[in-house]
Amino acid sequence: MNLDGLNPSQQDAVRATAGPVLILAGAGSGKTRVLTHRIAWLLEQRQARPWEILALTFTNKAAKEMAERISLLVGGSVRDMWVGTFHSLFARMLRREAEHLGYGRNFTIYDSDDQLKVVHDCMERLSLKSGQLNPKRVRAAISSAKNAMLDPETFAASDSGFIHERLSEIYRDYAIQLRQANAMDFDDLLLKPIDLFRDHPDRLAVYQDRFRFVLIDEYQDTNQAQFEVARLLAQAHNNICVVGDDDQSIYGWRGADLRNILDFETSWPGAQVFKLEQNYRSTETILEAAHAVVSRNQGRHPKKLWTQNGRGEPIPLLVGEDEALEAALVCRRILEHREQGGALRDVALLYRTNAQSRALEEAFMRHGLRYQIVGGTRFYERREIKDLLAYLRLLANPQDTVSLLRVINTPRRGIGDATVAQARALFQRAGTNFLEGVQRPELLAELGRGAPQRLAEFGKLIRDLTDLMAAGKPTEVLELLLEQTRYIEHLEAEGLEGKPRIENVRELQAALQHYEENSELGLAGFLEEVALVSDVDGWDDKEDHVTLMTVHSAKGLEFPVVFVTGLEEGLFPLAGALDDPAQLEEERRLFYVACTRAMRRLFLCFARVRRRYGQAGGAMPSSFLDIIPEELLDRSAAGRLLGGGLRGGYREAQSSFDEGGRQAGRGMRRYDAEAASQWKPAVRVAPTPPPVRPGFAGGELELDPEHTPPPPRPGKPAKLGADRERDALLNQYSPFRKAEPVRDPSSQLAEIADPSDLYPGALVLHETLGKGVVIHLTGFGGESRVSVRFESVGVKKLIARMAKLRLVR
DNA sequence: CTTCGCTAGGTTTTT
DNA sequence: CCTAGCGAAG
Repeated sequence: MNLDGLNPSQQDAVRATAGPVLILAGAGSGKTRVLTHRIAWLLEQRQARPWEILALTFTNKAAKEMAERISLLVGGSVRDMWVGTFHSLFARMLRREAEHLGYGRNFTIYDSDDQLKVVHDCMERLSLKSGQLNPKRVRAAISSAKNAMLDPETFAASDSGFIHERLSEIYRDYAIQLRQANAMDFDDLLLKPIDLFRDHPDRLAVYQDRFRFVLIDEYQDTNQAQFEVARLLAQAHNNICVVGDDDQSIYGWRGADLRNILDFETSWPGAQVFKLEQNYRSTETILEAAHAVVSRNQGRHPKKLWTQNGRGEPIPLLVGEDEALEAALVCRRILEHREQGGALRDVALLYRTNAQSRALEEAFMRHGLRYQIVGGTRFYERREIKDLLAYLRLLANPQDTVSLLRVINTPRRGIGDATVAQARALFQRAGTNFLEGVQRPELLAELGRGAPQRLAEFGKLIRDLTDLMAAGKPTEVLELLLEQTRYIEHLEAEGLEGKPRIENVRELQAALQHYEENSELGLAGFLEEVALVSDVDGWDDKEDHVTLMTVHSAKGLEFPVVFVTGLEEGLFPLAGALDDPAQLEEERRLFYVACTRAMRRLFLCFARVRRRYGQAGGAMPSSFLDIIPEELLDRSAAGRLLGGGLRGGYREAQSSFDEGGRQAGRGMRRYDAEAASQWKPAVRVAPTPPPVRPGFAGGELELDPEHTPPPPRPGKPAKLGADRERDALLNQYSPFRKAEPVRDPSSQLAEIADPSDLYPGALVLHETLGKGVVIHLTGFGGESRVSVRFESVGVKKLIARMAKLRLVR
């Protein structure tokens, strides 16, 4: 094998195949390269055969990439190798070993939604009102207990007090419920293997024997359970190789334990340590900025990345008056990038919280920029998808109570809570489970009024589906299911909202069909895959669009151009972390991760006013920005600000801090004139027009009458000027102002659009008002309104049915 | 049992 | 601001 493409430390790390190995790999230092070469090397040197290798990652995407790259290196299949996520590989193992644990092979994997329902159920049973104990908190407590490898008994003994006792009760009941439902939650997928190995040393021996080489990616994110299971598996052959970067540990809140990587040498005596400090990704400027912040942390291996990539550009600071203007500034830079021949897929926007995507998204629509949001509500978490999956899960595992309760009255079939409760009690007395009970007419007869018939009908539905499942293909089952439940009609009845849901159902059908054609694992395999997909897995890097995602989701990815947005104190770093040193360290690492995603250009952005829960609140720039050496930043770009300077923003900032009770002393920065003077133009600035570039109709900020928005409603005359300016600023780069119009609408007229065909971002044509872009939709059916930003008259709110809008293709 | 209307809470991050 | 979840009424 040719290792010439690797630098000396990388080569060392590849060749050190025996014994425990820790590879400290900084961001962009070629970590995956080393890992894949190492595996290829093991194979080629005949030190390992494919099935003796276990390679664990955190995301499917990382696993897939690793498998592909190994396959390229060794020029063959990696089928026998276990390369995958902790969760999926252990799920696979647990299915094989299910009997030893008293589970059925067909166990269901409960996601956090399902967990919550079980918690709810438990709390009801124990008559603990959710008023005093919040189910989400309870779920979190159970999860962290599991992450710390505490079973219900150990957990109960670990502390005292009223709350803890209640939590222990719920945890105990929760565990029982899951077992009865033949279900495991995410945490169980890591914990149950430990139980298995502890109670069945012979099973442990089988896997120890098989996996002579254990490799773990992103080791800094492992929790105690993962540490333990890796220890058990690798202890026989002592060949464990972990790769990670303590500076990129950002999952502490989920139980990741930084000590795993910091103490590796103690846990695995004789470990060899390799440090990869040459960065191949970013410019010096970017690395230094990132380093400036993360190096403030106490708990880290001292190290500093270096690169031969050169200084690069300074980091522009973009300052928006509010989040919409922040977004507009970002869009402007992206349009510039595109004009210079750059692709949209080069660009990523990163933010701390998913909620921030909204303002960005609106700006992207306004500017006609294609984008993809990673994360947020996931496909498989949409209501309609969960409904249908619940049916399928119930078929795969008839004991799955959560799914049963979800589907029994979905769509409505007249089986309400009362009936369900009665039936449950009845079946319990009769010693039969729900699905069996429903098939026994003589039992049902005991229930009042129409209930027996409705329940029996439901029983028949499940029976028919089960029969078909035994005989036919999953897609056929889904089809029958849709038909019998009249599910599509049910969605149609929802009107406007139902449309995209129907599309989602079609997408689910397509996904299932695709799976069916490419896998032999059938419905069970599909359900498992679906349960374990993550946000990033759905990320599509082929299409040409800007990527929007949280910093967490961005870990492991890289982009030529990166915008880190929302750099405000209290948002990034998040308010809750300000008074906790450990959490603040994690925020710094998060910032480090964010910056080091950038290859060529990094932009740091913040807004002076940010609306949260619809309420405007002032914000101070993130303290991270103060730490970055001045010479790395380019402040000249900061403010093409809307006039008014300090007006509003900072004053509101001050008052909102005071009201929120987050005074100085708890770590929140307060307004002070000196700090503020760094960021504003001190006097009201006549908005500085950005340089006029070809391709734009010039004079961006002049409010020529043609582009003036409609006069605002009377009542707030004082704001008029500002609103017009603001509007102009927001729209100055909109596609309609380009010298070359996007398209000539007259030649591409569509039919008058059905209101339900409209969507935000759609280009439309109105008979008299001309071209516009749909901004927003509200309401249902005949009442639905549509906001359209017209080229000629600005934003108009129209009644969708009356507007006679045509879609411009 | 369903539907409507109100309120409270939510925005950290996810396999 | 928006939504989900709950209570009251039909």
